[in-house]
Amino acid sequence: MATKNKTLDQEADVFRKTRQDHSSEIAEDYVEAIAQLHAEEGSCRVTRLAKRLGVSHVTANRTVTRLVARGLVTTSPYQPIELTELGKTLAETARVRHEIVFQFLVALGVPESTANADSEGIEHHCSTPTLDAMKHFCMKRKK
Amino acid sequence: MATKNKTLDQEADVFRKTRQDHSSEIAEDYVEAIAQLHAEEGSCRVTRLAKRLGVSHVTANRTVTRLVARGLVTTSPYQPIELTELGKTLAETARVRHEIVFQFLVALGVPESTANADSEGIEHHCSTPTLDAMKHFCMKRKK
DNA sequence: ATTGACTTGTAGCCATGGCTACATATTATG
DNA sequence: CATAATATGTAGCCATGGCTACAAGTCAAT
Repeated sequence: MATKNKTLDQEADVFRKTRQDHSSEIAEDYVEAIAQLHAEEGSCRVTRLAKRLGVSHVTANRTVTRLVARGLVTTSPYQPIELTELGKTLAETARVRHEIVFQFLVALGVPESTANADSEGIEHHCSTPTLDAMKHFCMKRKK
Repeated sequence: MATKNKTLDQEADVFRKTRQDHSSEIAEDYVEAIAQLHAEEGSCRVTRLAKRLGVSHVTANRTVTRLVARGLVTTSPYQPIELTELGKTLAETARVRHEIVFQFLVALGVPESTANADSEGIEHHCSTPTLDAMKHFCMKRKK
């Protein structure tokens, strides 16, 4: 039995953490997608971003507004979306993490399409030790 | 570059799937916790459940009401929460999956406490092929 | 049987992340 | 340059998952 009865349910912390992670998932997905579109197409318009993320342009627009409030992107009316330095850093972190998880799943033997889908969900819940273990595993494989 | 520009952003499906996963996460966490409390303490009261999950009893109560609507649990006023057969099945599935992910992370070399925290977030995003790959990896290690 | 402690339930608030419908701005084209 | 097509923005709706504050039920102990 994994869960001992500890009168103080420290178990709860795990769930709190997972809920917190979730708040930042969307921000990460957005900045990562914005960075990708910049790389792929030179700029990032709201409608394009919405299409990439599979949401309506309204949802994308509102979420981007929140990202502005968090200091991750800048916008001006009818203009493309730009990442701040902070946003770029976060996007890069997210990209690297995504890539680690993806490559790890592939190395584990998961088919690429599945690895692609699963890594999107998994990446946001991997702590540094877990990412390190994944990297380490991939290293060994490549040798 | 992982993401080719496919005019039709099939990439979007990945995000849609992740969002869908998230809707069922909470249901799974709840039934899993309810089953655990039954196993550990013989019954499951709302307040106890709330404590375990780290939410207010109000949130727990409302969520449980939604689980009733989904046919996963039954309740009557001021009585303990009972799982339906469907709920028990889901709880067992979730438990097994959680255990696979946890054991896998440990086998990978992740410290137990970290593995415990990460597996809670990761478990909901693992497809069957990924879980199979994890099981396979653990098997090899044990031999 | 009454009081007091604990549990459960209800009212109503907030933020987030979806959406449609409609309005306005920009851009491209005949 | 006028109009049509596209992009962006705004209004306002919904469900979910948090919360506090308060009301009502349950149960045990004096």
